[in-house]
Amino acid sequence: MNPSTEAPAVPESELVSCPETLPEGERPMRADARRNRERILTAAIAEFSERGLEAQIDDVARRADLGVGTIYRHFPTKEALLTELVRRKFRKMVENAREAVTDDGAPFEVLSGLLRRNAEDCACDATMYQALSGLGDQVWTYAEAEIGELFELTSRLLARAHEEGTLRADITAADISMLMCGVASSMGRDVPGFDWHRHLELTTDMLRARG
Amino acid sequence: MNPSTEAPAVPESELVSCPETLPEGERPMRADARRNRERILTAAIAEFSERGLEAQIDDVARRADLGVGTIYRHFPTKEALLTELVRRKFRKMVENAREAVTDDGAPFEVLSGLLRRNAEDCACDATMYQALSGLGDQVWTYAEAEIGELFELTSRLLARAHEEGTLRADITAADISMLMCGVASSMGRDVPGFDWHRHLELTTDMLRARG
Amino acid sequence: MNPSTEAPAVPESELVSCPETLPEGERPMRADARRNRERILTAAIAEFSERGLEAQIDDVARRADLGVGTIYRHFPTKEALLTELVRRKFRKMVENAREAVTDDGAPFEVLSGLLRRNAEDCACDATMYQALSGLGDQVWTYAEAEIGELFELTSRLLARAHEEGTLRADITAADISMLMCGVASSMGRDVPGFDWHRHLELTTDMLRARG
Amino acid sequence: MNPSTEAPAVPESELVSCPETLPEGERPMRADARRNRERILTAAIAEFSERGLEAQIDDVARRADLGVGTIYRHFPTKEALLTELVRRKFRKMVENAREAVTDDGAPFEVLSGLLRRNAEDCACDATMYQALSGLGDQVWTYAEAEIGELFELTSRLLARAHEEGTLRADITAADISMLMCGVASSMGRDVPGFDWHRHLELTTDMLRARG
DNA sequence: AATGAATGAGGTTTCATTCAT
DNA sequence: AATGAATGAAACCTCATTCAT
Repeated sequence: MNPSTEAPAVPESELVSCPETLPEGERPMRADARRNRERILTAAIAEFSERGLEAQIDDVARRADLGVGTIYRHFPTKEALLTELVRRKFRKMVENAREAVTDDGAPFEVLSGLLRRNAEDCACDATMYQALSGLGDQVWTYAEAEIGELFELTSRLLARAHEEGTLRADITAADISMLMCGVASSMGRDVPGFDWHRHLELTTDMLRARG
Repeated sequence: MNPSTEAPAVPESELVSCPETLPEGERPMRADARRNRERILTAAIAEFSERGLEAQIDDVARRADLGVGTIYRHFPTKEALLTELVRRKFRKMVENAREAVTDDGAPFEVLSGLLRRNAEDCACDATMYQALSGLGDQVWTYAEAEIGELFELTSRLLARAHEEGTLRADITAADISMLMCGVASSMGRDVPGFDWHRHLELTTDMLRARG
Repeated sequence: MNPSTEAPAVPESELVSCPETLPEGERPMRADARRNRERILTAAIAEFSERGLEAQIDDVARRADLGVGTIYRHFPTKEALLTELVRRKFRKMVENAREAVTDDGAPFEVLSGLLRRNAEDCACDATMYQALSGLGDQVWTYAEAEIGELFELTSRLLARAHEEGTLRADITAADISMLMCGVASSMGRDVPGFDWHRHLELTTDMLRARG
Repeated sequence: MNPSTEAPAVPESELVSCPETLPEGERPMRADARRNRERILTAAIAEFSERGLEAQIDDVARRADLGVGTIYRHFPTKEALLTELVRRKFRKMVENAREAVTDDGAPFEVLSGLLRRNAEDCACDATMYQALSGLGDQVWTYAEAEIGELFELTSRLLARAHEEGTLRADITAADISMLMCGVASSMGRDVPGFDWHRHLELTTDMLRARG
């Protein structure tokens, strides 16, 4: 029952950096329930990272040191749990983007800095991410709101960089999301020659205006 | 990171027992058996494209208008079937690469032509490909031989283009496979703004030596 | 066949611990506790009527606008709650019977009047009754005391009607309970042609001495 | 695996007397599949008789000495299995009714004979019947076809008896089904004084024209 | 060789009941 | 006393694989 005896397999930093999530604007939620919710998500990330989509709810429960029923009280469905993981990830990226927008450094550098930070936040649980990408498009639609905001914030950064003239003229926010999805596909794979840092570097280069 | 240190989790024997369909048709196979094998693979592509990894062997069988038993006669395992699908894809790409190597046109154009052709061959059953990518790295392990050859052929094309001076100097074959994997991640997803033709175009541009 | 040989499968203690709500209100019970108890029973009737035996304690609680814990404070078990519902029903019928016994109208009319009144009291929550009948014989065991009294009171009415000569000579109190149970089986079912008023009418007719 | 080692808890006679059931006019069904289907139904009757609606599919499977999967291959759902049990019962009663219609004995006697025979066929697995009656009306709708035919055949017998003048003038087929449902409610209950033979006798009397 | 019925371990989910707040 | 979050045994059902026909 003591969380300190059940060491999380995922770096503490990840959890702390993740924005707090109220399920749906409801009432404040009891302190223990909130803590349990957190433990479930942590355990889920670890479990899906290790076992992929096959990971079982029972194992998530065991890892979180909670009964299965508790998981189901927080997430009515395995899919709902996965969904929340995806949303969280995007929520984190949105947060990064919000900060970037307030940064008044050189536009292209701000943009590429954001891309790197977001990539890093994906990379830290890349295996889980790979697993989730096997799910199909519905999952993404759940995070629509977050994705929409990310898109919007990115657009603003692109506009500044375009003005500055340092960004390839034809690049759109849609391009960015597609390209970054490509970068993510290099993460967490144990394939020789795959290295997302390199992938991101090439991609960033591709974005820079020539000449 | 070295593939030789990453032992395949599946016994060698299993791979060997899976009858080879080498393009040249090495061992003779009864005509109807060959036809059944083909029907299974076709049905599997369709089924996995529609339902993802969740697709069931029973459904593949129904679609192929064969009994489950027949599928198991050809492929000892669901995974063996999936494996063969991946291998086939790579085999096709190797074929394309072999042709490209014999092409003595302008090296960069030959290379980019190959990338486009291979991308097109992935796009035609991209949904299945997406599904398979949920599997993890084993998939790559099974197609090691094909991947190795593709790598080698690509290297030759890269060498020519480097010599010619039209290819970005630092690009390696590993980069190519990583980048193309990124392009593939844009395929078959119903996400607004995702368009692999565009992704490939940007990538090809990036490969070109500047100035 | 003798109820005394058919030991109740539930420990005596459990029954005893279930606080008695005797019509006259023997032990004092805090006003709010009494009100809660009432709300639980009302909610339970509604819920079991709508969902049958599948109805969940959580739903009863929600409907009563109380926490589950409160339900369990009043009834140690789901079965104890069901039991109380049955008992209440019989208690009401006993009450009716007591009144009938003090009625010195024409014996057969008094009897048939009682049967009608009791039937009506069953009909008002017939769906729940149908659900409970899926439980098996235990239900009857729990209400033994009430059933016994009802039996005894009915016997008295029968004796008077027999004396009067208006009741079929061979009818016993056991017959009456069996027949009325039959009438109840026509209630609350959405089956074309099922109408308990008609069923009761035919039965009452049959009870009348011929010629 | 040998059926003779797994003695059915339900009298052999019941099975033999039950009309053969093809699932849905499909192809003839393999011999072993047909035998298994029979074993499932037998086991289900026994199990539901003993445990009521709570009976578990796993136990039915164990009793039938088959895997759970086999049950689900034959009946996609627990409810589907229950449904088939109800249907079978009605099918048997329809059969009885068909015979009765060809009987040119005294109409009232033929009718009451049929009622008795049908009651007997219900009584032989009354406990299961009681359990099923807790299900709610949907179950009955599945047997609509059978119930409709039974209704129609009964109507014919009623018409003859009415003509003869031995049947209470106002009795309809709907009355009969309602009354017989009442008789069935006396079966398989271990309640003192409950005796369906007696219930049926009184009911039959009730049907007879007076004077 | 082909078929598809049978298998059963194992998956997700439910819900009566307990217990910390 | 009341609440409702937590529990976890147990239910139903799935589906890769085997095997009798």
